[in-house]
Amino acid sequence: MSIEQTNNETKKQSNFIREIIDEDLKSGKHNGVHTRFPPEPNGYLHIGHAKSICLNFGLAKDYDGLCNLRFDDTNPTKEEQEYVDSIKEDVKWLGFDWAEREYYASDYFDQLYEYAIRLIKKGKAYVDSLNADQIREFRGTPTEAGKESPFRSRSVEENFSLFEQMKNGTFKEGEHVLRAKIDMTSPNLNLRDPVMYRILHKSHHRTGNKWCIYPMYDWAHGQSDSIEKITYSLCTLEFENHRPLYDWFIKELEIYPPQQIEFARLNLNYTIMSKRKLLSLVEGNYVDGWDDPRMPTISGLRRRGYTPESIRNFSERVGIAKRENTIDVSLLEFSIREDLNKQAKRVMAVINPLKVVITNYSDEQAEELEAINNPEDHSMGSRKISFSKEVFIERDDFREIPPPKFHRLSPGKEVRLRYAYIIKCDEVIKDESSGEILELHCTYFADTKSGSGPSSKKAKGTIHWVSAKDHFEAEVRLYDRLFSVENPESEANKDFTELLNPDSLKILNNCKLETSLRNSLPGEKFQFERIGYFCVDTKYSESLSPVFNRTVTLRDSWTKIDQGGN
RNA sequence: UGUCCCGUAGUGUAAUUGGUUAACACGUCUGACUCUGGAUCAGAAGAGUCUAGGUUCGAGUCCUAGCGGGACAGCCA
Repeated sequence: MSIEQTNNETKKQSNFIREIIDEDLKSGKHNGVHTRFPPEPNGYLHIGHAKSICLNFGLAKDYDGLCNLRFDDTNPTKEEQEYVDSIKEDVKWLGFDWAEREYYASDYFDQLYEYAIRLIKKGKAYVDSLNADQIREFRGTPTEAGKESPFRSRSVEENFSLFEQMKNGTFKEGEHVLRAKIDMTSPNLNLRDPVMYRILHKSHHRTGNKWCIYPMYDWAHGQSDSIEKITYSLCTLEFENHRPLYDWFIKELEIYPPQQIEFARLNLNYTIMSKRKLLSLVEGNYVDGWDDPRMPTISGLRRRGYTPESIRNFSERVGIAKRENTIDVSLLEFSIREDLNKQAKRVMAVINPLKVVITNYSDEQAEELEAINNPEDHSMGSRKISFSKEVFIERDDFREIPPPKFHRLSPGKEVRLRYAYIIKCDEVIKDESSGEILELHCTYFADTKSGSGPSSKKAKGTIHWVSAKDHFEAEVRLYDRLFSVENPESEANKDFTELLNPDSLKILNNCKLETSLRNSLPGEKFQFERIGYFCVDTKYSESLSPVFNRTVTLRDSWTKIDQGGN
């Protein structure tokens, strides 16, 4: 079976991890699936983590198993409670639940210490007193074998006592490390006596000052998996070379053996995924925090207007495999349009207004017109919008000299105002000195009212509008890709901040919105007809004064014609 | 001149585990419908699976060699 369908979510594709699980279940190697999502709390989660979250929690769900949330907090110099909190919020928001299984590698520091002593007693670990530079020198290179440290042959007793003193704070940072005694000539550098513990006189966000020795990733990770009885420890490709070490520790300790399986991380074009670089965008104020709507972080996407379901569907669509990949942003955009198309209420908003005066419509007259809230879902009903002598239309919807195939307004031409009448452009009023178009004078055809049955006229195009008498003004923020090059991470010789797209944010003020939008709530999502999907910003909006973020444009075949045509 | 991993339409992922004309999604391009140049619907183009050998009645799947890409020399994860 390669394809399964689960209600609203996209189809589940078979992948090599599911095959392994299926075999293991069939052979009786396991009778259940237990995974974990193990972030280091040193930054905010991004869309790449979302792939891993969906994989780990998704597999657990599909196989009726469990998935733990575990913080890999073994390096107090980089980790903070703020990050722990944001990670929990993001995983929850994505729709996953770890129940009471919220664990921390730091919960296992005592156990890990005890395991280390076991290895020391077995003669499989030793305290090395070489400094960092010397250790690097002795390690050799990928093509040259390493050399054994002169401290490698210390007695079990000496190692034991030194390690205890390391733990007790007798030594300064860097004076000693605990190393596994494996093989300094191994072609796999990870097996050349890897460091297990280093001395760090730093306070830890959870264990405070209890410890001054901290386990390295390789020493903490597999053992934590084992303690939690994880069946499949899924990680990204760069840990492939660590697997022999992962297995070595487990074997020497004779403890429960989880299986590490590596898959390719997610890359998205026109953005970056490196936590370090993302951090520097935040710290350099290139963006407005981790949740800037242009950021590929989960919090950024959330603020941008993405829904959890759209990200889950996206994660499913990108698939799981072992080859390096770069996903096109258009797939992400497709996923959010697909979801919002079904859910978002349609409204009219003019973000770049041009006034239209309907000269044959009387000053006193005003009408309430019926507008459908969502043609995809009639249960969402309809609303009234008001029409008057003066309206605003989008500046782009008028061209004094219309290009071929332009179905909108131009001098002498007709167009339909959505839900209202067909109008004809009679006159273009310009500023005499600058030549700027100030307003349009049009006439309307009274018998062309929408919904009033067949009329004498048919317009090629329909444009949106907002009543000049009855609207309110708001700020609208348009977002575009953060970087102007497809693969910012590959341009290694350039400072990646030079590759930022200068037009990634455009703030428009005095946009004209239909009044129903005035009391919309932070996070609410809409389709501004013909423009795109927008949501109310959660940071800058105030009561009765919402700020709108453009999540994504609508698919637009006209700009393609327009750009390609000339 | 090391070890490990990976090479399937533009992008990504499949292919009943060696079995018919290599599928799906995004993207692209037509056309229909439409009061959103949206959505929807119908359709099309686009790879012969990195290369060369080999095994086999049969190879994207197995073997060998080559080529290309990636990971590894933190007391980061």
